[in-house]
Amino acid sequence: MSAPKIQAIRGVKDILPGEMPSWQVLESTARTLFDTFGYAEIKIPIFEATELFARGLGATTDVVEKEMYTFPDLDGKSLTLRPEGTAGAIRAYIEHHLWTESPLTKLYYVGPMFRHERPQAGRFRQFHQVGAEAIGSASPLLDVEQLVLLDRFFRALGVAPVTLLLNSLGCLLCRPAYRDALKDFLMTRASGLCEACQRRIETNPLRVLDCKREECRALTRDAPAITSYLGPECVGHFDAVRAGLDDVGLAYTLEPRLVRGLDYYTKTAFEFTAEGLGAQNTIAAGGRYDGLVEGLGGPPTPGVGFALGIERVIALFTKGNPASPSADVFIATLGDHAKRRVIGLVTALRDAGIRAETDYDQGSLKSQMRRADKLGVRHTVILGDDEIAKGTAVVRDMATKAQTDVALSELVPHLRRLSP
RNA sequence: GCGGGUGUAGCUCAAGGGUAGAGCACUGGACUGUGGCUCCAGGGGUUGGGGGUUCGAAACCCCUCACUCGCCCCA
Repeated sequence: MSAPKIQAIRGVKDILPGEMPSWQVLESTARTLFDTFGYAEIKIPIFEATELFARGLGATTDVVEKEMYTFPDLDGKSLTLRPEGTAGAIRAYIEHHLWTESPLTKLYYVGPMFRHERPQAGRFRQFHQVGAEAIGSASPLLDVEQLVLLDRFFRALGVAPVTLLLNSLGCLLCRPAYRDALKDFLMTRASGLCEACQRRIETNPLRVLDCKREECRALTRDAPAITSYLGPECVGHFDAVRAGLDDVGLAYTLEPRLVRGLDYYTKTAFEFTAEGLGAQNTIAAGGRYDGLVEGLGGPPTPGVGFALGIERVIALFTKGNPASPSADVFIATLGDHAKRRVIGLVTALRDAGIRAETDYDQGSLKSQMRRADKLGVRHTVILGDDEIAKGTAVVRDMATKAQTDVALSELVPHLRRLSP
């Protein structure tokens, strides 16, 4: 009988009105705080040329290899729904020569990202991030500033406790030496590693350290640490970041195994994790990407950024914001004459800035009163044909049940006085 | 891509081969034009879909779809 049901595609959620208070609190907190820290909002496209992500994130990353929503445009050009925000932000930075306006550009963005992963708790195919990028300075103070910004953001929302994991991935100069050393080490243990890790020895040895399997973790426990292969510049940067964190009193945990999944990271890499989210416990992550701007065709420009997962953060803070009353005044009508007057009346009230509601289908007075009660209005206007004949309406105070007759011509100013 | 779990009313869940139920929500009545509390009544289901076993299936078997949790990976 009924037409086939169409439902939202897998891993994609509707965010219903009942959930919006949490989202609005999060987003307005972010906007206020990011603005305070000197970051300006940018809106960037939800889809881009596929090549941007392939070049920006690294062609062999999991995200690029198997998680992107990629499709041909009508002219055959390959497009991709953005799996993250940094690449697009950098593309915009380059395209609009933002470095000419100021040596340092600090941006933030809010919006949906898309990855074709198997959904589970805290992981969706369309999810939302707030991201920030500071482009144009290699100063470790910016790394520190972003960590402080995240810390303050989580505090403002009452999300606690969170743990900050910190590592340095070195730069393009010191990483090859470490890579070789790690590779040599892994070769000696290869037979004990899981299949995926054996493959990673060649493709991306750093990622072996990040493997969650106990066997792999045990075998790599005494693997060489990246931090002992850092060149003087990277060591200096890492030390400065840590000193800065100490100066502002922000606690962190060194995690030599922390490896990000995207190839553009250099030097500082970090993650904020929280308890109680199931397997997906990372709520924000980021790091420095000193080679990315140049890699995407811009001038050599250092940068640092992060993204935080809105859905995951929202899952952590009490969404007990009671729904506010959705109207100030309800107009109940009885009879055809009254019904004909109601659209004019609600319009006059709304023009006066009063949130007015009515029963469009004119049920029984009882059902209209019930709805007025449910809406939480302070006053209900009862407009029946009897009142119309007298040129008045009844105004009922829902709390005291007191009712007064008010001339129709006086109704709007009367209610305006009652509900400021 | 690979595993486990779950699909019954709008929602949360019962019924474990023998007439599909409750609570909440919704609608109406008690109170001919007056909300919350109480009581009464009512509407609403091809038990996710398809096939099989059986006199008889929501239940047992197979397939499929969806959701969900986990692996991989990530925010």
